[in-house]
Amino acid sequence: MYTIGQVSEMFNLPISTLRYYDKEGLFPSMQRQSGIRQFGETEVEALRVIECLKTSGLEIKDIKKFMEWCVEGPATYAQRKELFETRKTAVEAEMIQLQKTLDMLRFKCWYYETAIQDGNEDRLNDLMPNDLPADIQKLYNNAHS
Amino acid sequence: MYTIGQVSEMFNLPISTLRYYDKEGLFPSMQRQSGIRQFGETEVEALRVIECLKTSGLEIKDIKKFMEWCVEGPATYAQRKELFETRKTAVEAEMIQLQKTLDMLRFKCWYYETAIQDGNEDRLNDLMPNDLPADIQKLYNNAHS
DNA sequence: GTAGTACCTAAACCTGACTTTAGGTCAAGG
DNA sequence: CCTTGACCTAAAGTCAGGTTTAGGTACTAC
Repeated sequence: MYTIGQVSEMFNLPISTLRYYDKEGLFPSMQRQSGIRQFGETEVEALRVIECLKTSGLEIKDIKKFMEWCVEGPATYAQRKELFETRKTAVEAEMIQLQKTLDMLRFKCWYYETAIQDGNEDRLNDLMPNDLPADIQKLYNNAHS
Repeated sequence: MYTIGQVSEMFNLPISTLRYYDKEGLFPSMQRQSGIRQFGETEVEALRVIECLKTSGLEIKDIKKFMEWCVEGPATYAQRKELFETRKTAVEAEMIQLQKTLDMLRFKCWYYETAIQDGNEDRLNDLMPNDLPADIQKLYNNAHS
């Protein structure tokens, strides 16, 4: 069993955030000892899942729903699996988006490196996409697809 | 030259958002024709960059700074390149984070699939990490690293 | 016995990124 | 002529996800 202060250190999260999560219902089965929160293995695992679902783009109120399903037992296994499948799809889509963004950023890095060397953008402005070096052209195409 | 309505359709962004971006200074050299905004090639390219920088996690006020640098000319090439380099690093870090998240999600999918088959989590609870199937163990380790 | 530390609550506040509202201009069509 | 549609502004409202504030409890150390 951990205190809120210990969990705050373990997860590098402000205490206020942990209390906020609790208030929002993210730890539906957390116990108290004369008013003081007791974080057990259940809550620590819950926090790992919270961080995962948050990173996946899920909102707090939907994370709360998931935590409630966990309390409801085996009847909700299918819904819980569905949720993770949906999140998986969302994250896969976001990674594709980020890959495009990354290629755009790499293209811009090359662009400004060239502009610095030239001292201006004149040559760059005259360049057609297929005048670009092969590797840079790939970044450009990927970023604009 | 495009009207705000045309750009809204092109980028699939609400007109209100485009006006908001303008108000925030994201199109520092946009022209007006008797009060009406005129989006030229500069503004369209600006919007592509805005979407890229926003996806990379940059705030509106910092995108504004970048747009101002663009107006200042060659003197700011180095700063602009620096900005894209920094964004590149940030996105690369985020992709690593998302890869971990994805492995956690895949692990949870496997977990609940197994729970559905078993009808309970008893067997899963007794499993030590290295009792897991090799591929699942990899997901688990990656997600918890 | 009182100062410090770790915990608690309710409620107000904050930030970023928009969106909505209320009111106005202007050109074209019936 | 008057209504419809596309544009305009300033200002207020919204929403998520916290954070801060103000005030209180309870144990420990000096």
